[in-house]
Amino acid sequence: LTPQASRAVEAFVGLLRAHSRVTRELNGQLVAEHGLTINDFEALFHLAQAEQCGMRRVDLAERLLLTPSGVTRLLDGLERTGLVGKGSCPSDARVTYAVLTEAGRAKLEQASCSHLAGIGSLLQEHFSPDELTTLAELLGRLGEGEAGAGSA
Amino acid sequence: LTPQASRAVEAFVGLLRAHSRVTRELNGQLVAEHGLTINDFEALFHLAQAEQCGMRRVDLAERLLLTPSGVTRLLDGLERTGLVGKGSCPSDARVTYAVLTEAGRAKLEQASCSHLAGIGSLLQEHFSPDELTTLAELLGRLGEGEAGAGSA
DNA sequence: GAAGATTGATGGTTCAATCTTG
DNA sequence: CAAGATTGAACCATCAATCTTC
Repeated sequence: LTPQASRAVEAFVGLLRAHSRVTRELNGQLVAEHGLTINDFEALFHLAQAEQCGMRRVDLAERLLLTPSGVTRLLDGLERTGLVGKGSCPSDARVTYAVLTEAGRAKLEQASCSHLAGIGSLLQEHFSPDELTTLAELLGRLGEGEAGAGSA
Repeated sequence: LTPQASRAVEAFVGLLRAHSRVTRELNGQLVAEHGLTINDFEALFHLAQAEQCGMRRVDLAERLLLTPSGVTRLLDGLERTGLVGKGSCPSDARVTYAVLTEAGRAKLEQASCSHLAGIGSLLQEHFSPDELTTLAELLGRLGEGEAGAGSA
């Protein structure tokens, strides 16, 4: 077992633990304060950034690293609570758009503040600004490529 | 939104994507080649490192970042396939030990090689040795603390 | 036939409740 | 009553199959 391989394993184990810790913490906050999971939040966020606040479900799947069926089920929940609505595409009857409702936009704005604060405090508690930049850069490199859920 | 906060969000999103990409890839390899999930492998690994190759289930839960019931269910599977057995504690009848069987040890050795290679190639493809060291250190810091599943 | 979307069945994990033992 | 372990219900995600439309 070479030193390099050993470093790789350390990084891998660290990734597992860090992910578990961070997502547990932030998801807990988000659920407790706003009744949203991380994925719920990210879905609202991406929809808000889209033109007309609408996206094809298959594009949303890519952003969220979910399979198409995962998106259908996630949106089922958000539709049931009135945060997202359906729209149809005039030029292609196969696609269903997911569109942010007014309630959804309000919920997003309301949750954004505390969620961003939660992310910030969790990370800034451990890292200096420079370290944070380095970490973001390295993780970004690792996550790129064919990261999609349906890529296999 | 301060630049620091923005870096924190980048790091967070990077963590989510990197974790998804890495675990999908490695889990896929492990399942395809050896019929084990990452958690199966980690469980066998930790048991192999323990005295007598046995551990209390609650201790295993801590290592694996699972709840006690998660461990019970994970071990159910490993017991069904004969890789792990049960042992009792003479001094405390509440505890059940999980012990690695001979088959379990063999399976672990057989899977270790390709799994370590998979981890190595996936990470070394993206990072120089120095970067790998840095990444491992930063992630290690983020994952420490009360990372356990039952800590909430 | 391929693409977007959905559905049924399945696996893995958690939470809350329970059982047993200390 | 606390600790270890398990069980039932629920949740979230996946895969495979299906339906509709291009």
